[in-house]
Amino acid sequence: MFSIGDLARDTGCKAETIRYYEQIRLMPEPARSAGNQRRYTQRHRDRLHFIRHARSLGFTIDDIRELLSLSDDEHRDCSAVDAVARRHRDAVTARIESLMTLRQELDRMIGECGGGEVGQCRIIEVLRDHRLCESGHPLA
Amino acid sequence: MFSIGDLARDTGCKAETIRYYEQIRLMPEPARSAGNQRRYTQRHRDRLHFIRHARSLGFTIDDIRELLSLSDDEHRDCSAVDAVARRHRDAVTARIESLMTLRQELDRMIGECGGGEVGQCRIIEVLRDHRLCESGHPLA
DNA sequence: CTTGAAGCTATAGCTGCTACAGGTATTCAA
DNA sequence: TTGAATACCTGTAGCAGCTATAGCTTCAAG
Repeated sequence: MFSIGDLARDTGCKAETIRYYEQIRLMPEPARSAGNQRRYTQRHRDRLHFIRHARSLGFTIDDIRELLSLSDDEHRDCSAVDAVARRHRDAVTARIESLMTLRQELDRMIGECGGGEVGQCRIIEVLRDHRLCESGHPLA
Repeated sequence: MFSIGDLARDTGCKAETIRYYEQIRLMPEPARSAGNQRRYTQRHRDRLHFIRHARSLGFTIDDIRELLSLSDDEHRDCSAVDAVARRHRDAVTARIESLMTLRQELDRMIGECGGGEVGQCRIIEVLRDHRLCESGHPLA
């Protein structure tokens, strides 16, 4: 049996986070000690590892719920799992692309700033007037 | 004089957002009509444009507060402005890099999934056991 | 048996909005 | 001028995914 602190040390997350996962029913309620403290099994530990690993890869809590429930049935076809992973990868790719556009524009602004007074600062000027942007990033 | 709806149309953000900016004192309180509706000046409009543009480049609200206050003084040296922009760009760069690591790992998992049963699914397997990750991404 | 760390519940806060609900103002056409 | 449609008002709660208190109880080591 493990305490909440054991699990926390083990997975690198905080005890509060584990309680939070229980509250949102991502982790099942564990047994309790005589004094009402949580007592976890190896199965809990494994599940928390799975969760934390998926979170570290950026999966949302809802994705993780789905992955956990899919992983319960060993004989199910894994295409649904695949779909969740691909969907997430595509979202990550899209995010990377939009951040790269953004960085380009930041680079341009910074590069154009000659270092004089704010009155002539290219950064402030561009922020004041979106037409000075070349990258065509959306305002909304 | 502009209504809140005029500003919203003009900047592509919602009226609720503009009220929110007022509430957190990012936008100053405008005058009111006889019937208590907000009435904005051109200065308000410009400020909101600045804010929305900076937000669209990913600056945080706190960064924007700083940029706005720096931009008030036309004769100040613009190195502080530069510093805010560089700090943000570095954060964006770091985020891009971590997302790229993450995508690599997702690609690897997806690539290894042969499409059979969940019991043999590489995606589930990797999520269950972080040691199967090659990219060395952090769990925490 | 004491003491200090760890655990408990409940609640509020973080970012940057968005979405109600339930009421009032304005505007435009008839 | 009236009436309908639209816009606006305040206040509050919600989203994700935690984190951080406060004020208490329990556990484990010495």
